[in-house]
Amino acid sequence: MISLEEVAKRAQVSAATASRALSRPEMVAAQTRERVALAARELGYQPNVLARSLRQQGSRSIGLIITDILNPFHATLAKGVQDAASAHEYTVFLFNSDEEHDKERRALDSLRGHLPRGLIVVPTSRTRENLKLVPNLPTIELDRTSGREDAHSVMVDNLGGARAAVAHLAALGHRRIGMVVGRLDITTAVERFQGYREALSAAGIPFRDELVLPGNHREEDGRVAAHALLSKPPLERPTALFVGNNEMTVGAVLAARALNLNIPRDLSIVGFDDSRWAQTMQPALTVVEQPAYNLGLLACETLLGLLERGATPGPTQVRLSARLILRDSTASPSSAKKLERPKVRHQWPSKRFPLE
Amino acid sequence: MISLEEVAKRAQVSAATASRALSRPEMVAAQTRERVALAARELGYQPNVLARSLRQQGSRSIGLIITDILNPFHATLAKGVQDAASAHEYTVFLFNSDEEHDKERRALDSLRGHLPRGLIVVPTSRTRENLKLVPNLPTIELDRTSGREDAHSVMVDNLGGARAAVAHLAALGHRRIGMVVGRLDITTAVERFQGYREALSAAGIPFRDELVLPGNHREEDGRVAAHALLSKPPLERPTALFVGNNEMTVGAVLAARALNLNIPRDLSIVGFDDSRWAQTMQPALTVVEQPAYNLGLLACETLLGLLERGATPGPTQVRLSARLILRDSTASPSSAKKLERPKVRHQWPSKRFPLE
DNA sequence: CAACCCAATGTAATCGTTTGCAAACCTACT
DNA sequence: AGTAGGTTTGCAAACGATTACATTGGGTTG
Repeated sequence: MISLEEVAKRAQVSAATASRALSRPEMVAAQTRERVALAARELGYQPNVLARSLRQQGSRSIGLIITDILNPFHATLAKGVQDAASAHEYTVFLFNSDEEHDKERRALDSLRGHLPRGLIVVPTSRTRENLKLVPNLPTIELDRTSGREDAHSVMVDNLGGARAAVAHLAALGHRRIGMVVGRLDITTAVERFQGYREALSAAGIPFRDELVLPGNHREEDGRVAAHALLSKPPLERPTALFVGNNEMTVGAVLAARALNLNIPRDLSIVGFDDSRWAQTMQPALTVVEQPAYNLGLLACETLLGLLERGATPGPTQVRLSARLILRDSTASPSSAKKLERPKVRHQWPSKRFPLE
Repeated sequence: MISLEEVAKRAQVSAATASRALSRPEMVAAQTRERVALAARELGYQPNVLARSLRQQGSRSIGLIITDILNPFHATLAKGVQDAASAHEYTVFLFNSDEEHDKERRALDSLRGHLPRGLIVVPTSRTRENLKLVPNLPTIELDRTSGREDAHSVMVDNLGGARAAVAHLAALGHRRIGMVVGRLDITTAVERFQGYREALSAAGIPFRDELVLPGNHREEDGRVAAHALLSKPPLERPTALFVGNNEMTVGAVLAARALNLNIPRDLSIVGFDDSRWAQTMQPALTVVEQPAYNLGLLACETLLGLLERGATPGPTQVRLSARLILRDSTASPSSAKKLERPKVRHQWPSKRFPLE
């Protein structure tokens, strides 16, 4: 590695001047500045971030902790954060917590030693406690909140998104609308559940506990929950399902297929969070789309703004709205019946509900 | 941040001793060692990675450059690398090149300043040149190769995977097997293409240039290429398609749908690289599955092995095999015809090939 | 022409850790 | 008791950049 010293020697100045020529040009005579710049270019000089950060007590970097890079939503968040960061010449340290407090703690520990200037974190249920490891590190909570009232956050309008989804189902005429909800120690799940209840109430549909089942965010949880809901006798079975996250929606669709329920004829489904498979499956899935990339982008911009322009009096709390995308997995239960008639050929004419 | 100095003071030793007590315990008296360890714990000491790396001329970190974090295959690679790295207490600097040489160069530039001990890179077409920016940095090429004979690499057996896929189609009785191939300046595409040709030849099917179209790896490219191939008159139209990567396969499926070709009755499709949508779409897609996670894991293990045990005489070159997963998107063309008859209702009886 | 000022540059200290070298201490043996 | 040998510790110099402070020199002004 070429050091500043060598650049300085070649430009016939001291290291101090070379440093200033490169990072505060206005302090140095134009001619000298040129000489240093030339020398640096000729030698292929690249500043040693470590030395600089050590001296300045802080590196031009931020930490990012997401729960799972394999989840496309989180990968997109990460991409947004990285793009914004690199536009400002910041480096991002990326860690996965895999939804485990312990991994999160370890991530914070090793992050600490790198002296990042700020942190963006998708909180797990115990982030609040872990964050004590990095006191007075400017932090943005992304997608969810750890519950601290004074935290900066960038989140999706889960409440509104869920309300729109369920209102859509209600408007189609559904009365028995079930929900597969996520873990209630995660704020996004709580908010989506709340949106579901509010939409029901707005449509004059009484909330019924037995139409809601929780899941642990994985495909299998969604499958099991949906299977349980959809196996009820026809008059109790929900005619529509709102599923609280992406992976569980896969499970719900598989459960419907396994029970030979045609979507949308026998069952309408709305998922939360769009994805490649939701677009290509048949029928294409009606979903609440989240602006994942912008979420990441904005979180990073907010953090960097905080760092460079200083903290504002109150916490910055951003909500981006979610958009309901109508595709083919939802239909009115009655019109579906109408639609059904022309298709003469029933595949399971007599025993459509084997568990009945 | 608590410094070593403060720990030393509390343990009543010099900073030098404190340092040794923590990182080379055998050089220090048991009693002192205890005292230092205690003090460190009490103060919540976390070593400053920057200072350490500066002194030791190298951080306990490696660089990873993938082309696109939004591509699940690459995200999985990254996860594999990160898991292996963190098991060895290494930090990973992750960058996206987005398949652009310029971004790759910038990534290498900023990586350089962090003094990583090694590099894992998914090469783009001009990586060879860019790598000159980081001379004598131990490097592993992942998934593809930049063409340097002496490079360490961890790759998939693309040749074998492609051969298996096409052999499967040939065994089903297909004679007109088309391929949507990737960019031929990327080695994976070349190898898969080669596998296609070898399998044809092994099955005694002559290679026909007009059944192969290139694409630029994106869904849209796959759609356009497949549309062109599938719009040929019935007797020239391929009855089966082998598509060289994941995203383009989505496009191919959409093209088939747009042309009202039923899969697998009118067209068999095999994709390269498995994915969530390939599993959930109907019919589920027959694919060549790549061991992405292990690929990343192994690349990282290989690199760390190199770093810790020193370089072996020749380059380490690993090939992991790919596995053909049979699902429902492939069928024999004749048996498909048989299947077709019972379904009396043709949707487009007279003009199935509008471009004919 | 002296006094002063400002711009441009250099000197040296600093960030927190590791490590070569030397000093101090202890043990044991002659 | 003196000395050799080994263990344990401390001192101080690095690593490469930044920056407070000192110095230089040229220009302006009274």
